Amino acid sequence: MEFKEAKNKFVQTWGALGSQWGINKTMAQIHALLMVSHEPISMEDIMEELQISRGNASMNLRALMDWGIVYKEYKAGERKEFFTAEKDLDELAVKISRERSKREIKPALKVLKEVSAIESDGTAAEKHFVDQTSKLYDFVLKADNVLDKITEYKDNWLAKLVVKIMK
Amino acid sequence: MEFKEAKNKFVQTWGALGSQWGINKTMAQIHALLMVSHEPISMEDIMEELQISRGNASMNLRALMDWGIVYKEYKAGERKEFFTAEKDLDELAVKISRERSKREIKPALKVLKEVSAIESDGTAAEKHFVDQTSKLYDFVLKADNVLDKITEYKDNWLAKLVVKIMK
DNA sequence: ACAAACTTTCATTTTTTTTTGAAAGTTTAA
DNA sequence: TTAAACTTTCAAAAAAAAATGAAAGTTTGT
Repeated sequence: MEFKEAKNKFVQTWGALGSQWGINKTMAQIHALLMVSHEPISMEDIMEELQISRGNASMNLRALMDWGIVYKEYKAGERKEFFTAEKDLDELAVKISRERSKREIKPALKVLKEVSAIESDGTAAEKHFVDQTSKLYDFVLKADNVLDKITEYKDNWLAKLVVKIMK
Repeated sequence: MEFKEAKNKFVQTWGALGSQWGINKTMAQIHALLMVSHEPISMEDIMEELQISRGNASMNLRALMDWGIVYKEYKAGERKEFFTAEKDLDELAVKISRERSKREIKPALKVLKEVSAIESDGTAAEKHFVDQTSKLYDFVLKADNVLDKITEYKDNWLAKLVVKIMK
């Protein structure tokens, strides 16, 4: 396999993986492309390489920047904007975790708290509902916190995590 | 808030969360419904409660059973099939992790290994590509393993995890 | 073997999501 | 201030994903 083929395969795979995780294909592909590029790329080049429209490129680049995992760069003397991806993988994981937690987990937790707080009459159905949603709340809260801790201490996270939780 | 309203809110929220994680809305909703139900539910009742067609119900129930998080049950004397969800949350997490790892992470790892193995000529571009995809391979492999370990020891996973990894 | 009581399948339709591209907007340099 | 060189926006189109429902398939009891 040669370079171009490998790069293409990587971009395609990363794109497919993205869609399975609720991220749109183009967004994941642009990110993939930027990750393996050793120098900043212009919108023009992204469009060219991925065969996508200007609008598509613009919107997905904005989304990636909102996630904090792609940056704009300006080259001296050039009018055009260039883009780079966060390449430190720990940093990338931290940012993605934080963002997904904020956007998805936190709101879900709020709802779980609400619905588990209903006044149950005594029926088995209602008792089970309250019980199950309460457990779910605790579980999701704990999982979210663990993720937070893991990503908080990127380096050596395991050891520090243990200290923090065990004490 | 009363029971019916709370249940509905939970089912809707779980469904929305599902779509953000690459699981289709109905599948997540059926799962939600079964999770908070204290007794097995028939396909008929699922269709009724979620206002979906027979085909849709059937296909999504099959998918949930393929994931191993919903079970068929037979009630004595009844011809109809009933369904229950895995309600133990640790067990649920284990099954979802395993399945996603098998279906998505493992194939991605295979590709990462492949593309990071190209013979780099000396150019910066190719060197960077090999370097970055190798790092990515290591990172994803490690993350996948940690998840595996966490879910392997549902109870007390943290302590055992430390022992296993630290030694 | 038959038929009633169910479930599954899959071509078609519907809905949702993504992409396009042209117009509007912005920035810079002269 | 103007115009060239860009980027963003967003209504419309296209593509992808999900849902429908009727026909085909299966199972069970008699």
